[in-house]
Amino acid sequence: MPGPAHVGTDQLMELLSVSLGVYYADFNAAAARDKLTASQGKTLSVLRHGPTPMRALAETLACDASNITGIVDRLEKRGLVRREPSPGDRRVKNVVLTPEGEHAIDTIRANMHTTLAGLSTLDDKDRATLYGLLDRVFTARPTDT
Amino acid sequence: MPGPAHVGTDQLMELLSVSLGVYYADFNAAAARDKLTASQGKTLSVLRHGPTPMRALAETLACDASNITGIVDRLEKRGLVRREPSPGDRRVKNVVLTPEGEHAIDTIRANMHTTLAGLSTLDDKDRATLYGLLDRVFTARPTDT
DNA sequence: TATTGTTATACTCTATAACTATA
DNA sequence: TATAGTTATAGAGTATAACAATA
Repeated sequence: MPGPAHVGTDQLMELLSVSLGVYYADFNAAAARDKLTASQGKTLSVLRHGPTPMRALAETLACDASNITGIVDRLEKRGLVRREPSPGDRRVKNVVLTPEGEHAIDTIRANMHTTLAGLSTLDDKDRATLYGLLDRVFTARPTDT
Repeated sequence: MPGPAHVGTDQLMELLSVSLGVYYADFNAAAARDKLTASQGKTLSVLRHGPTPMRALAETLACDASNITGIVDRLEKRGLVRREPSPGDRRVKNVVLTPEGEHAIDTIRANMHTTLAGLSTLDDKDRATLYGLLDRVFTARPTDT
């Protein structure tokens, strides 16, 4: 039942832009509570999936590989991540989340009050619908670059 | 019909994180084609709604007011925006999009190929549903900070 | 030769604090 | 006093180019 009668691509793009702005501000504020920048928080978020080489981090974060060195340096200095040599390829360093790092990203997500409050207005069916739609729009087709 | 049987808040938060990451990377790449940063592109996007005081720009972009000076400086130097005195309050400056600025943000949106391709997989009904859900989650309740 | 991670550089973004001109 | 915009500053993010180690 939700949604207006007709929605053009322009309107949807505009709402996506606003939604991203709200989500990003929420994430940024939650990260800032723990003195983390958005890029640092996003990096921890990616590492939640498991150990990741520097180069793969750069691709997922959509930035140049040279930037990852500094970001991981600062996270490592605070004990939130660790660099480990890759067994298979001695050029590669895998970045691993420490227990403190896991706790940090969990805290950030728990502090995203605006987004969590927004999601709490959805019932089970709506959540499943939104999940399915976002999946189709953004993750169904991997970036073919 | 879309969507899995049951979706928890954690899963939805994770997919939102990934989805908005894809959207942001797409926006950033499209802006970079015109030698614009993400913040500059976002500023043009906000100005699409009409003339906006510097202070209001800072609130919408969720950053400190002092940053807006530099961002608007660079956009103004390129002829994409203009500062205009506010008739009612001589302290206020309204930032206005020039025709070149309008063209720039339109070009950025037209170049967001990944997002546009994803949206093109939705039919009219799905678009309306996604619109309604995003609206409820992110814009129904104004930020009560 | 190609790839991974790093360094050096220049520019942009960002928050904080202090300032000015208005209100 | 309070608010809008600016400036100065320091730290962080960013792309580009060049480099050492490894493949």
